[in-house]
Amino acid sequence: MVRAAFSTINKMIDFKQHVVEALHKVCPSLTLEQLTVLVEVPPDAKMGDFAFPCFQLAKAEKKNPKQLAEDISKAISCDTKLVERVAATGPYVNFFLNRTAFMAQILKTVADNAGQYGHSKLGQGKTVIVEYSSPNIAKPFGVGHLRTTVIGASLTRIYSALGYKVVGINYLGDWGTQFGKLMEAYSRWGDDAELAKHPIQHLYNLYVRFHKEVETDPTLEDKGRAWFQKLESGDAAAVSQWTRFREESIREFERMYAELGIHFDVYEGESDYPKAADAAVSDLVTRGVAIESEGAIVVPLGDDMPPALLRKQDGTTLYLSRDLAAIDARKKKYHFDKILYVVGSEQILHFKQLKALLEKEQPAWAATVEHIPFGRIQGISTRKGTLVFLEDLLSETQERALEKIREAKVLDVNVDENEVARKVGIGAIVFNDLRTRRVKDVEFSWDKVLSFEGETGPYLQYAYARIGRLMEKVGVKVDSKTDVTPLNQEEAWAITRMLANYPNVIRNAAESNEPSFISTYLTDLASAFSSFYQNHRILGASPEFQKAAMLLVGNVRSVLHHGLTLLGVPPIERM
RNA sequence: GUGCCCGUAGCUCAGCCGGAUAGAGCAUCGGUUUUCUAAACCGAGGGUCGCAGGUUCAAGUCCUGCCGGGCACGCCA
Repeated sequence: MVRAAFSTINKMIDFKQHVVEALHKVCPSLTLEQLTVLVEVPPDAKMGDFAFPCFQLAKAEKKNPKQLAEDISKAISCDTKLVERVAATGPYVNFFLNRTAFMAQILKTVADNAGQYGHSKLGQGKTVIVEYSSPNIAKPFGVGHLRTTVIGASLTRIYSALGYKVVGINYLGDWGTQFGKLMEAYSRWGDDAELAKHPIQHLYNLYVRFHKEVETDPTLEDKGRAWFQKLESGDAAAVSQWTRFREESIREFERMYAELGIHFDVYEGESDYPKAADAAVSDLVTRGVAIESEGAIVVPLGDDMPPALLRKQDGTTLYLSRDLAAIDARKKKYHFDKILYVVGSEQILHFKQLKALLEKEQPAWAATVEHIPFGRIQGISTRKGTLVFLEDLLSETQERALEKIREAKVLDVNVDENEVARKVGIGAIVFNDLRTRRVKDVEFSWDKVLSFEGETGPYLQYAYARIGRLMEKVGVKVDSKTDVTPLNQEEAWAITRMLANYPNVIRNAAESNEPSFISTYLTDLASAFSSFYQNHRILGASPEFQKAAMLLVGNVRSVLHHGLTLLGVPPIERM
């Protein structure tokens, strides 16, 4: 598929297409497809809106690229209603669009799409499963879990915007040896009253203590494993304790998700699959795919990767075997076209093995499985007890936001300052996790999350709120048929180019599973707006300019709203 | 040891399919408010794009090697 520099929404005149066709007439040796790939957007709007680099053609025709660019620019003929002028700059042929025409079209399109601009039917009829968040029960919700939660939630919204049917699954880590360990710890140092009062905190303390004590008493490990074996074989006491741990934990998680505005379509848990996993492993054994090795059951996966361990010596299942069973059940239930696992990069091998197993058994599915890894948060650790809790993050950022609100004194009495502070805090935290490309490790820094200036969530929220107030004060309704000729400022042109590109940004974000593409884009857009706003006063200007400006900034506002929503940063009307 | 990922300004990062002078934010310094919210805007300084080769008309971007950091490598998830 050819990637257009400017979007090609239905019924829109495609300016790039016109440039390509005009070039084709002058350079018939290149096909339309080749030209579409070659034509690019110059780094600076001053150089033009499209450019054709002449290097390749010059080489093929054994000509000087500069001369060739010169010749082409003289020979070419464009419709001046679309392309105002063509000029050679060195080895490039630069095209300058008829700004008024382009602007009129883009601004109208955005306005007429009423908050749906950027949506598409790309994924129509397709189902994508996004497995994300998936916290371990009995562990507090820390900044580490926040990343998968925030990235995954954003991906579900991005895919929905592109017309996919999305199923967001929270696959709880509610099974495994860790629970045996927790039970062992509870039997030694647990306190019933304490568990009732502060369940998460108590379980967390037990977890930390277990890992500390195991260093001096390694037999604890085996005792933990024994507990898990009892749990997996259905021992009543073990099951009832596990149930209690699980329920208390889920309650806490749900509070967090509500706070972040995140909703899951489905809650599953590893505990749903041990039986199915066991059956699947047995099946692989009878069919000779899996073999016994050192008392465990494994599947050799060739020289590229270590064998997949599917059943332990003590007969219990593993994460990998349960994942295998889970994907099977999901395929049958949802008939997905794609499944995304938003899980940290430390599990790359795990998912490589999962895919390799599927390739042996269900090669058609294997291609639909995609691990979406992300970098680690450095400087915090559950085991060492240096975890930063999401609760603390929220309260710190919100307190900071409240201070700022009181300093500025711009809110009137009808606006709830606590509500604004709450949204600013969430915006700061969420955006902080979606700012950079997923794969990068991030060093946790209080300074960074508590900063509301520059490339931050609150910066975007601020721009959004300001546009809203501006529009209220100007009091001119947005009309998509407004004459845009008064918008002859360089800043207005920069904004228009960005608005035109928004649908591509969403598509690219989905293609790469990178919400950060949207973060970067929104920061640029907000910055372009701020620049326009600061340099061109609207209130008190001519009615013609006011009308045109409302169309422009109204569009910025709706795209900001749309993009912020995709990220999970709450838009704020006044702040 | 083997495999995967990262390495761009003092710090945090952007840079799409290789293309025209490598861009932001923070921090530093200087400026902007009787007029649309200063959580903002404008300007200045600051870079051998980890190092060395290679491919190419053209390399931060592709390939190889090395260095530095992170992660993973059978009974955790």
